[in-house]
Amino acid sequence: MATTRENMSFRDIKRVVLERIQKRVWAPDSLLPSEVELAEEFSSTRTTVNRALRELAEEGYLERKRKAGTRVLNAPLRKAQFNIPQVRNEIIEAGNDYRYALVTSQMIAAPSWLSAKLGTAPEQYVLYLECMHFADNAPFQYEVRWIVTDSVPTAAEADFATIGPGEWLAQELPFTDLEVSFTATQADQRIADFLDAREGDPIFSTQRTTWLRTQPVTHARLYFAPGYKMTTRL
Amino acid sequence: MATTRENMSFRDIKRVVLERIQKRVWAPDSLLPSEVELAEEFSSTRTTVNRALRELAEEGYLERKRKAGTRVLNAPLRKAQFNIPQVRNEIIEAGNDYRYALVTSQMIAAPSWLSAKLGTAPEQYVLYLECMHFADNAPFQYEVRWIVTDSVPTAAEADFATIGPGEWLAQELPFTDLEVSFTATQADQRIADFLDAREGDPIFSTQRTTWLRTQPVTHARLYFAPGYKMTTRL
DNA sequence: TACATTATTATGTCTATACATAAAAACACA
DNA sequence: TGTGTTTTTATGTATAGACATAATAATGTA
Repeated sequence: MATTRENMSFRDIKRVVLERIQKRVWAPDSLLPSEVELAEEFSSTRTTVNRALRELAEEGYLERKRKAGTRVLNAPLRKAQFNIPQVRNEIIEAGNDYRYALVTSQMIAAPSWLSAKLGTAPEQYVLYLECMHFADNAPFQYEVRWIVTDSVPTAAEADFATIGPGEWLAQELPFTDLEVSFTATQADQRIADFLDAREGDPIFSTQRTTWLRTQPVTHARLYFAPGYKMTTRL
Repeated sequence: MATTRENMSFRDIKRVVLERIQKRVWAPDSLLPSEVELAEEFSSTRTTVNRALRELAEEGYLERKRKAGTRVLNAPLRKAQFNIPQVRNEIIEAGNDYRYALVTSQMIAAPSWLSAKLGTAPEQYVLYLECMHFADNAPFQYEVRWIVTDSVPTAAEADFATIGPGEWLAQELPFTDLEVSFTATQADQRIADFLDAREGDPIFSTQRTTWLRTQPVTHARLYFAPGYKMTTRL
């Protein structure tokens, strides 16, 4: 039976362990053998087994506690990973042509909800932008963005007619913290016009806020053309 | 300077390296020193440096290639992680009471779009369910689900009046593959009624399809009450 | 019996070393 | 000059052994 002739790589061990979990050889909530025991079974070392189990734990299959041991999670709290792509890349990878256009650019006093969200002084001036991203000349995304020029002084002179603010920011400065959220909203007249939709259409929207350490950098609202679908497989 | 007196843990090394990336000490697209060199600088070993760099690469900051070396990614293709929670947990963790109710349960011939999506024989019979999930007695999620009873024979006798199909499936059998997608849809009359919304309201919707190896298991469409927002921070 | 202390143990991490492997660079040859 | 082969090198992974640490179990004391 299952005696493992050759010594196995941590990948092999991961595979075997995952199989046993999925086939319920090790039932949910049950305890696995210790690393030492597994190392012996797989004629490997604890270091290698450790890596296998550690990764499986990171992937949400196992829970590990010192002394208590390694336990199979009952509700495999699986994590979906979404890349946070640049629109340009998202469009190009879908095999379409990318085109960008600036709609509006002006300095405004930050509305109070924005100051609150970013934690900036009320009424602080920020750069307000609206832009469009096209895929094969069809509207793909309508972007509304606020940039805290105090945190990004160079933004005042950047030429957002030729490069999208997302892209510009990414290459201009790094960010350390990011909040993303997704909602369904309703197209108002303006959004509908830009996205070639009808007023009232359901619109998939992403909001992103980024900080550089404690400094607020930017807040963006991205409205996708009707029919947009965000998908991931795992 | 920056000489590191004590020997550092892989966590310390990660922190320092990440700082240097974010402060552009190592610019985007540039090459990092080799593991051996870094190990020397941090008065550590290659094994430890390797783990630090490997994890940073997994987190999307670095790109590593044998012989070519370790490179700072220009567009830090950062990955947002969303947990895929059970509704029950999602509601309870928000501090609300959870209540579940079964709306419909019947065997039907799979519609053709479903057969195509799952890769099952056309017209194959599947279990069709509609259910409601409440948070503090307010509608939270309206669930429409199809279960391939051929793959999950025990589903035919399960009592979905007392337990939600998602929860039941999770404890009944594991899954190996999962596809999740998110869209904005429009509430039709039925959805509006269930979610206490108005017809035409924008509705955030999740679709999940799961397989056990190559066997299709279930497909679910989850409609969230208006105002739902999916958020993650990183 | 209740509570504080100590021992035990499984995981967490580091070290030093070795060999494997992919890919770039150097080289040889036609 | 172009092409196929060899060398070099940085990362990838495995091993054996050590100490650290958190959490449980066992023990001793009031």
